[in-house]
Amino acid sequence: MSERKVRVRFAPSPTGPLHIGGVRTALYNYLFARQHGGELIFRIEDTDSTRFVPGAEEYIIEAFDWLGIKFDEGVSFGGNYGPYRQSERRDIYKKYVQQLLDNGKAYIAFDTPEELDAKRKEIENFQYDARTRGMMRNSLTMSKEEVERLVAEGHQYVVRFRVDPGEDIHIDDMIRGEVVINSDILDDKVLFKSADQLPTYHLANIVDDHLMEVSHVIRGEEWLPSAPLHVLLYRAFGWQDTMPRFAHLPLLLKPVGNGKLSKRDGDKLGFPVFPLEWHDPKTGEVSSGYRERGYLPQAVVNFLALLGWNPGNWRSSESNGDLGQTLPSRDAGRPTANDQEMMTMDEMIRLFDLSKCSKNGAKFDYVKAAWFNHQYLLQQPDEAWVPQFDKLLREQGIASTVEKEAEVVRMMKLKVVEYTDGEGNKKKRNVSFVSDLWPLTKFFFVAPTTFDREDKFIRKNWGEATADEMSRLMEVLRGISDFSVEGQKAVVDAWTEENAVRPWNAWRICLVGAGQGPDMYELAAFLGKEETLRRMQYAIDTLG
RNA sequence: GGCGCUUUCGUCUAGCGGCUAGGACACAUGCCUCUCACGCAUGGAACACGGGUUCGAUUCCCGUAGGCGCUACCA
Repeated sequence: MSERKVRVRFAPSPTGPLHIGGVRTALYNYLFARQHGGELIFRIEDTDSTRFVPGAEEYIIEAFDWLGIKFDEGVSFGGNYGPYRQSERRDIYKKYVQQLLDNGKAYIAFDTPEELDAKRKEIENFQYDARTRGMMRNSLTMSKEEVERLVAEGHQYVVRFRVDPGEDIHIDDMIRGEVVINSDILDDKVLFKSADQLPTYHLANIVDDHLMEVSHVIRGEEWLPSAPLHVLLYRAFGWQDTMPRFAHLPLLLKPVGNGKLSKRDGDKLGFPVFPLEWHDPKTGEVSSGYRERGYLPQAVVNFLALLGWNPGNWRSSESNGDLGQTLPSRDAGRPTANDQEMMTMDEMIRLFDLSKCSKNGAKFDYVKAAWFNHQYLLQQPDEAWVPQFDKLLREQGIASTVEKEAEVVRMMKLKVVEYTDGEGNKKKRNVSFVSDLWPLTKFFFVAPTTFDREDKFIRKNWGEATADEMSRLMEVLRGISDFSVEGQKAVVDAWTEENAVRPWNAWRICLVGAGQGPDMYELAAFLGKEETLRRMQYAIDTLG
């Protein structure tokens, strides 16, 4: 059985944008497939016609393209097991439903939604199962003739799976180990819906996974309770020998408070929960995406991979680009400090291990997501920041050159920016997005016009004699012909030493208007002699 | 309510019977320094609780409590 070719699938419903938890599930499937030289299938599970959202499918494909998660076959990727859209597989499902009907594993039920609602009100904890199906209107309680007549007359009906009670069903989960659930608690699930003449998830899922020769089902924990039903379904079809192995992933939880991660958390705390920006076609509502927020796809993938999985102690060896050995867990007794978190996709593929996935839900730590982006951003050459930075400047009505902008990036990318966290507190963090740069770099392009005399830095560094000292510095600067960093340094350093003055902070006030910014020589060189002197004169005139 | 899964620093986690319980994010302090920083160093911070099993439990088992999920003609 373990000889089987690895084939896994990611099978979303096109009911809206792809949730970030779904992205992680897909990522794990991808890593698993790649590691085993297997295939990853992209299947669209659109068996709920009422929830279909136009554009969702295209959105999902675009999102994975951006993230660098590649599918081997499926909707829009081709393959020999199609069609890969469940709505195009109606006839296939019908055939298999009939098979279950014929061998007595399923039955027809005429109970309408209204009748079922009434029953639920009438009987507390009503469940359609072996105990109650005898009192319902179905092919088990009615005569063959009556059933045939109702069907012939066009009465709507569903097909239900007949679950035999009193059996322990064992699931060998690759993450959780053995899980046992008794069939008593299972209900006779609807396999085929009357409303849209489509199968439910459970039936379509099993049929497709079997037909597509799926070897491993890696999915979210919300499916664990229905896993025994799926096992029963495989048996009912006689497919137990090729039944895929299951792995149920823990869920992504809210950063604060209780519950699973939802769209609202992102809105509230100011982080995206979708890979790409999404425009809801019905409500017109816009949900922010990681891409538009300024995240690098590698950072998103790296961060997500580690939410629920950890390779333990390992280290990538820089020298040859190969992975270092994962240390044997014997070493764990004396823990080593080489558990690296920055990983390339190839490294993740090498290291990924379902048995090392955690079993409990992970709170979504968006602050750490920003840290990962900071790390990956710093790995980029300065020029790679420019297109976004340039766009940012244009939005502020500033036109600059690529060279100048790269220069500013070089000087400012290691700074820290202020932001407001979800609780409204002012915090500081590393430059984690290109957009963080604007508030830090405004003075490169716009001269200060006002000075806050109450500002601590200005109060401390602008005194009685400062204007005079700045005037003298202006004289010194005027005499410099080479206004580069080196050129200034040679002259000004000598002057400060001779006169025992430390003019930098006041000078900074002139050029920046506050106690921030890069090295003063660098700033002055960037602005040029003329602008530097102009700003100094303005500050002297204004501050006195 | 029923059923299932789960429980190590604030957060993500390492640990798979014997450790000063390790790392990362976040936080605090110090060094560096022309500012804010980066960087570096240091620090505070955890085995939910109660029973077992064992010479010995964070680790294995059983309870309790908390968290999460499922309980649709949705996936």
